[in-house]
Amino acid sequence: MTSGDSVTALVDAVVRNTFQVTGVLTRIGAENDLSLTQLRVLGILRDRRPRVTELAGFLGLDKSTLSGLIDRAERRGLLAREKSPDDGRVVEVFLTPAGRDLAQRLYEEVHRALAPALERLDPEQRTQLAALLEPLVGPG
Amino acid sequence: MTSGDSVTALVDAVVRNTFQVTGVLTRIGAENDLSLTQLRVLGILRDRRPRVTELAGFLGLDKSTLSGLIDRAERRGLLAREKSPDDGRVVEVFLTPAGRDLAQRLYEEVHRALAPALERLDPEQRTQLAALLEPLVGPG
DNA sequence: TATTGTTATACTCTATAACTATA
DNA sequence: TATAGTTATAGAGTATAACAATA
Repeated sequence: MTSGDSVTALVDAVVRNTFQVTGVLTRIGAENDLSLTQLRVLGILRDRRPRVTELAGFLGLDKSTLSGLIDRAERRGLLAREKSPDDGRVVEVFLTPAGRDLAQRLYEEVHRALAPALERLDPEQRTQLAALLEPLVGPG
Repeated sequence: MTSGDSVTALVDAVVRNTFQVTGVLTRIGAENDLSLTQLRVLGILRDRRPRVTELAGFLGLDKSTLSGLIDRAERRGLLAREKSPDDGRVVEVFLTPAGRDLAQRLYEEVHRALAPALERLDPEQRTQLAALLEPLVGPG
């Protein structure tokens, strides 16, 4: 029960932290006319060139949702589609140079927004926190 | 620079954790026909009876957005409106018994979903993590 | 006049079902 | 037949601007 309570308090803290960070990401997206999902798409494409279905998988969304999402971002010149040479059914998605620039700027903005709070921790605490978050990010 | 890198790694971990947890919350909401925002509304109303503008403030949304959000939840019998006796312009929002039951069930489901990962930490680590998250949740 | 909330409008996000093209 | 992606459709989420009621 004692152990149960410590987990409960921690769940609460994790959820509050999640909404807090989501708020920051949403604000930064909005300032650049991007939804949270579009922000995330740019982040994912920074180091990947997935097919549509893969991208949907990363986001946990239906592939039909991606068609519209990609359409709108493509219309803005942020990303592009290309048919796979190996399989005529497959469409690959990737950042344009403009999209890459924006993704980089957004990344820096997110860093600037979150760093002050994290810098209040001393280096040892930062290492600890990163280590403690790892298992949560890892496998289920 | 060394210190800068440790912050960078931590920002990345925090953002990844945020999307991970958001995924869990979104799934639990969807299984109960609730958007992430509706889920959050139920959570907020568990221990508050805010006016519409206050609720919008908690969520970081425009008050006009809340009109529709409240309409739909009210139509489902999850919450209700009441005019303030003190100020005829003000509308207070609160959970119905059915809404409170659902909110409680959702809270337990979120706990069940997140607890296993957190239970992999020993009690001392849990206390540490909660303490380390606190400054992030706290004031800017 | 200022504030609270709603409505009208427009656009984005999202899923389901039906479709086309390719394998 | 099965898979990849798009389109059609419908509903929810969101903000801006205009509005009504109250202070």
